[in-house]
Amino acid sequence: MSVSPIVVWFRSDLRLASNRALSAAVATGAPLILTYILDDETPAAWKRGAASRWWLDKSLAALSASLETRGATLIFRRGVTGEELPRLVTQSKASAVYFTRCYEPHAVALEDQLKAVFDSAGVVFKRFGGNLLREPEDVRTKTGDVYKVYTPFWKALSADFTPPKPLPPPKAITAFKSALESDNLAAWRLHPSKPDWSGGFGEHWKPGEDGAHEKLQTFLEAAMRSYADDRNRPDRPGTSRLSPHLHFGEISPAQCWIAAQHAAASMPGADKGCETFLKEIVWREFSYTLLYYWPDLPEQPFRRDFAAFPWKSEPAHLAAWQKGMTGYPVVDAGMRELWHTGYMHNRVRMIVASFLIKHLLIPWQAGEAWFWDTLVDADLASNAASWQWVAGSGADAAPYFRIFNPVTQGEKFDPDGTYVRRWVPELTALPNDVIHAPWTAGALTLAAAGVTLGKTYPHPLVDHAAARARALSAYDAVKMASKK
DNA sequence: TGAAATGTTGGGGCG
DNA sequence: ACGCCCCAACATTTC
Repeated sequence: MSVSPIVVWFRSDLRLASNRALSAAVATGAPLILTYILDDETPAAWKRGAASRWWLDKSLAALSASLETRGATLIFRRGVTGEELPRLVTQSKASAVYFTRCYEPHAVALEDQLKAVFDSAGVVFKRFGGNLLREPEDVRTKTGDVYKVYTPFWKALSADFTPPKPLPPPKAITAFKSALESDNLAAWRLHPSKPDWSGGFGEHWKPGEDGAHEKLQTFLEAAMRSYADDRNRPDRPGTSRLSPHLHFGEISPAQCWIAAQHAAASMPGADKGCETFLKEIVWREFSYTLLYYWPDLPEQPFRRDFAAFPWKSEPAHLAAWQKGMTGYPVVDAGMRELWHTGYMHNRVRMIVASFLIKHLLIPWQAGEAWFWDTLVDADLASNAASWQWVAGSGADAAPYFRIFNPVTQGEKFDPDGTYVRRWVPELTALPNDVIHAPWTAGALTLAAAGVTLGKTYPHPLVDHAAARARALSAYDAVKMASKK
């Protein structure tokens, strides 16, 4: 007798190890149909951005290749998931669909819709966790409320948390024999063209499960011990750079958690760095919780009184920010790093975000949209929660009046100008004491460095002190609105 | 996971 | 020796 097949539906869990849905499906002994569905229609908003599609292309290729070595094929389908997945089940006469749950509003709605369809058709629709350390439903206050402040969230989550046992990647997979049509991944044209600005991405990243574990190992060996301080230093390789791998589920947060604790146990002096790293993973977790319970987080200020904020619409300023031409070196370095690598150091993300919001008074949603399109780690939850954090409108956000001085921040976290010189080469020859504020340099210094302000490098787009004062008075509108 | 303004203290120059 | 001022260094508060 033939056992009916099971569909394993890959989404944001593009890994073989510690993938509960996959391992559970393998354990049944049934033949498996492994699929990824590219759906550009169902998420009406927040369709995957260009940098993210670049990554997806490479990550799917890696997943497909490692499935091939285990005797299985990844079936590529494109269309409306709510139609395409049932179609695949019908074509293969599958009895079940196994998948890892997601938390974005459109993903939640899709799961609900498919569950209704499959329930009525008698098809098992089996959901697994694993993209988060703990499910949002499981981390609550004593009174059952959702945490809206990070520190108690961290305490509650980490207090009695035992990460699930890691699962090895399945050694072999029993593939469904009958032919099923599959698209050609290359024909999806996820790689940007006209123009292909992703040229430099490849030298910085290795998408896929192997690349994820390499990044993790490098971090544990070389950076975790000094992570607490060095993570703020864009001039040093002090961060893990795991964010895109985590976003696509090439590695799970639990795998990172276990590996970090294991490494710290045999590494004197690494406890602090380890805990700081775990806390960053939990910030991701906190963001997912906020998005899950406040699905309009990407569009609306969490604190509704921020609706009264007098934002400006200045397309020329937004364009200067996007191009890295604001005249503030650390801001421009960050924006150019983003464009060239699909990534930006986290400290610099805070600086450029603060600059867009507070110095230019441009709505945080405009920055969020730009990051969404240009970051390889673009993640709806982290992106929305972090922009709102900087704007001051979020849950447990930075106070609005915390306005970064881009010069001070540069001098503090890039003291030798190494980061600025890397991404803003026209300033390379400036001495360290003016590299973060070229307009303060004397005429001779500028001439000797080959810098002509307004020509080879912009004048500051706005004056810091004036912009700061303007931002503080704009904030008064929010305070006024929240009083009445 | 700030910055700037304001307040306080204490050493040194100087009449 | 003393008072006075200046100001750096640090602490506090305010935005």
